[in-house]
Amino acid sequence: MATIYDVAERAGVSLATVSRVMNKNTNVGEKTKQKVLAAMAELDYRPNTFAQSLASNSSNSIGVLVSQLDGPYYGPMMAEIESALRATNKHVIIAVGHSVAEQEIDSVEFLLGRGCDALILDVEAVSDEYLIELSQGATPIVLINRYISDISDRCIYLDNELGGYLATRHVLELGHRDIAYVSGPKRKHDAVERLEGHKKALAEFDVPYKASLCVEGDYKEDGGVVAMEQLLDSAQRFTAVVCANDQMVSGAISVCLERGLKVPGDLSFVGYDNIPFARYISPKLTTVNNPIHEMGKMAALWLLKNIYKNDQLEVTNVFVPELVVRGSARRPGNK
Amino acid sequence: MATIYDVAERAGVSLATVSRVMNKNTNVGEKTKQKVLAAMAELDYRPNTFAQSLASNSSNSIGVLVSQLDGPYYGPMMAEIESALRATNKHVIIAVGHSVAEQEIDSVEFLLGRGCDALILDVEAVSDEYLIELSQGATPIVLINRYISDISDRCIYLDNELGGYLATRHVLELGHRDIAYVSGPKRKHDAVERLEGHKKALAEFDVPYKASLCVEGDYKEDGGVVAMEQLLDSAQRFTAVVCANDQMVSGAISVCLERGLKVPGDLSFVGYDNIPFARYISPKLTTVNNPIHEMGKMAALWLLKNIYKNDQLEVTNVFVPELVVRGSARRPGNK
DNA sequence: GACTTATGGCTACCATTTACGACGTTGCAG
DNA sequence: CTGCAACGTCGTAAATGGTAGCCATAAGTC
Repeated sequence: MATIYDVAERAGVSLATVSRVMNKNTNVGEKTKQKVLAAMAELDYRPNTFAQSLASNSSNSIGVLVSQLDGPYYGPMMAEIESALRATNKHVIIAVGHSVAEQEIDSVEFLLGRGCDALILDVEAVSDEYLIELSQGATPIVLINRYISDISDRCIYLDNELGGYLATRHVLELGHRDIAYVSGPKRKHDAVERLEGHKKALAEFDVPYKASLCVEGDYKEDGGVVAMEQLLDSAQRFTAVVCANDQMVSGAISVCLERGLKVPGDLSFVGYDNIPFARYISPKLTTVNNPIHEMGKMAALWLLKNIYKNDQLEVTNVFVPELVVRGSARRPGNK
Repeated sequence: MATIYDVAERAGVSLATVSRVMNKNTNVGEKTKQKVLAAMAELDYRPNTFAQSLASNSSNSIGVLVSQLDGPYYGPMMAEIESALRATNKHVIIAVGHSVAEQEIDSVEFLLGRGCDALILDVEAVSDEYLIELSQGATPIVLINRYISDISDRCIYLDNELGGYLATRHVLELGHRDIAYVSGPKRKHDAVERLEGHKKALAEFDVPYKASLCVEGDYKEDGGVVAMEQLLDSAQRFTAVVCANDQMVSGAISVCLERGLKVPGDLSFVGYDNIPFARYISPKLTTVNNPIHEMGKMAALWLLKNIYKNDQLEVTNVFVPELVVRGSARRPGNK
């Protein structure tokens, strides 16, 4: 592999000049620049990234820590991050935290140890304090899906409470009054925020919140199954179910269909996230759109702007969810 | 940040000894070893990865190139790769090829330029020749989802033809004789292999293959929608539809339901891949299991074994698909 | 006393970046 | 017209933080 020395020799210049040609084009004469470029091409020279990183103390790599890689949620986000970053020749190192504090911290250390220039974090278990302290370290971080007021400018997040509100308001407006709610795990921030929105909507319509109609799921399909069985077996009256994400809705609906209940004839459903499958399951899901891929892209842009000093980039921190009305919810008693 | 020199000084030993402690534990006394370890802990010393990479010319990083990041398919694979590799302190750099030859090659170059120790590739557009040549380069590669006889030991793949065969045989055994097939894009290897299996099953049951009953989709939900509409509008008779993947099944079923057709009453469906959602959509999908996550894990193990010389690891190259019978296919005429 | 084991001390090497300084040219003021 | 400062252009050499190999030395073992 050709080194910068070879290029310098071939071009008849010093290695510093070659380096200058590669980096900032400042102060290098046009003629020599062409000579150097020609020499690089002839030798098929590629700078050694290791040496570059060592000397410049920057790796052009971004660590991305997500909670999980499978599931319909993080793929689109990762895809956006990758493409935005790659376009500027940065690369992405991934790690998974599994929503467990210890593993999240471990992953952060891992990424830091790898010399990432910055971190994009989607973490749930770790404390606000930890993140605040981390943000004061040498390596910049940006948070996806989480809002911490002390470092709000580094947070890219969705207004989850509004989303929860919109979902429940929709069924209220359709006329439902007995509404069950399948929450995400209460230890997750977005789960409690969505639930808050739900309560807010109920209050607005003067419908009392009943704890017995709210069951905690795990954000997975199985969680929806279990929650729905529990709800149905409790023999409580309800005509609509709002779920904190689409995966749980699909699990819940599958239980209903198995028991011969019609959806949305007997029971209306509203989901959350608008995952790709939401429009292909039957009935098509009425849900709240979660622009997770845009948030991923925005996180990448934030970095480009703040770390690599690429200005003229507009960054939005907070995203607003929107209701997507499809076929899984309708008026009560309308069979 | 503390350097190896600081550690040596603090521990009162030489730099060489520190290096010995970190790498191979050869010939270093227990007492001094403890001193060094203590000094490292006190100084919170972490070896500078850039310098390590430069000096050793190995980065402990693996490049993973997939076709896409969204969709239900690659997430589980990536998850397995990440966890297997991380357990041994390697890290994963991702890139996306989008099934376009130019982008795939570009991504390979990108990964190579990043100094990856090895590459895991899931590529579709690039030629066999390119991959064979690549495999002879300095950086080892392993292929997922593709079989090339010249480099078969570096291929981790599924017997797609068998899978296609199993899917179609299932509906044949149920009594169907008029069977439509929604293929994946013909430019993809697995798509043509699956179709081959389909034809083989037909032949075995003496059912002639009709090209008019076979339409090409794009492996996405929308492709299933379009294909199904085309099939239905063609006014041909068929009682079962075999789709080359689950995403297209879900699109196809949604069309049927919209048109008032009962599934599986009027039309039976069999899918392929057994994506997580397959069991939660209604009806639950009968499909062919594709152990993609195991294949990801196996690719990682292959690397550990072959690159990092971690022996005593068993590697399987070819995986066999299995039929998963659920509720989307039943006897014809059984309403 | 020969042999082994543990350790230190050097040095070469890896491929860059970057601070510093040298050199020649230019423009402007005296 | 000349002297000098400023500037653009380039080279030199010192970091950067490790790895790895060699040889010397010391201590312990049979």
